[in-house]
Amino acid sequence: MQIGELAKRTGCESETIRYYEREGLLPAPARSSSGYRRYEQPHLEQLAFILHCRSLGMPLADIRLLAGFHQQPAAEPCDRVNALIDQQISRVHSQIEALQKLEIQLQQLRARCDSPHTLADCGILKTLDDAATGEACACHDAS
Amino acid sequence: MQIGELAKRTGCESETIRYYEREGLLPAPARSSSGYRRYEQPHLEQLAFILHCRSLGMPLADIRLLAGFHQQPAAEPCDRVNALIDQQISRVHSQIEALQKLEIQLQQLRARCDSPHTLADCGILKTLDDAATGEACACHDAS
DNA sequence: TGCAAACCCTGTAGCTACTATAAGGTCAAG
DNA sequence: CTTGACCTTATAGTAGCTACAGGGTTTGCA
Repeated sequence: MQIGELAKRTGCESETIRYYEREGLLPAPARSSSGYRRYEQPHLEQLAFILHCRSLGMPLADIRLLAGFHQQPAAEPCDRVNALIDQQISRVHSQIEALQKLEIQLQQLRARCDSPHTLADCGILKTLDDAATGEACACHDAS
Repeated sequence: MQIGELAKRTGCESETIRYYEREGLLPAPARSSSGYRRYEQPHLEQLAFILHCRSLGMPLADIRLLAGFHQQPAAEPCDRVNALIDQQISRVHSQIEALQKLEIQLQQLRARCDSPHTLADCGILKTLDDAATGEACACHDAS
């Protein structure tokens, strides 16, 4: 199949497929006489593997490693696979924690301006300005 | 003060300060005879304002807008300020939700390989492979 | 046969918010 | 007078694409 059909079947844009090839995540496929890429079933599976990992937020470098484990002797222990997943879990977990703190801070800032004001009276701008002059701010000090 | 001292006082690297100037977030300061940037108190406050907004995860484009409200007539209503904060809250909120789903999926994937295995037996790799061939996967179908 | 639409190709630049480097100028202390 | 710490600009790199520009190919239709 051509790149466009692979794209349609996987829901991944052609340009992204070419990008994965450049990045060494997808093997370069055979070419037609006019230079068009010709993909077979294994390419589709490899791409689906990549997209599935991406949907789990894995970085491309990790996916490259994961994909590499297929080429290794099957008797090798899989602890490095587990380590990659564990890393990803802890990355995601700490992002969640950081964002939750952020949300609280933003809510506190937002509460400074609950009714319509002018710019001069806006509690939000005032709070941001106060923070800029070194004073305590609702968003960061209330924690 | 020179850029290095501004950097030290704000905890922001000199290169980042120059970057903010290029991006139009900080006004270009006066220069010494040898071309060194000379900052005054207002620059410090403006930079602190920017950094405070950044610590709330606001994109630079929004901070540019927020900073612009200082130059506008103080009698203007502040609803656009509120809108920016609300946008940021909803961005952060949906990021949290997406990451929480992700974490669940990753935990489910991780549970596929709880004891030491070989690559051939690794439930994680197997699950990822199954997904690539179109089968149901523990991480995405269990939701 | 001619032409247009829908494909495909490569190469390059853009996005966010920095960070890092190279290659050089300036300034104060010893 | 030299050393080291500062400063300057310009450029390239980071992640993971996305969006061109400028061309070639293929297919279908009149």
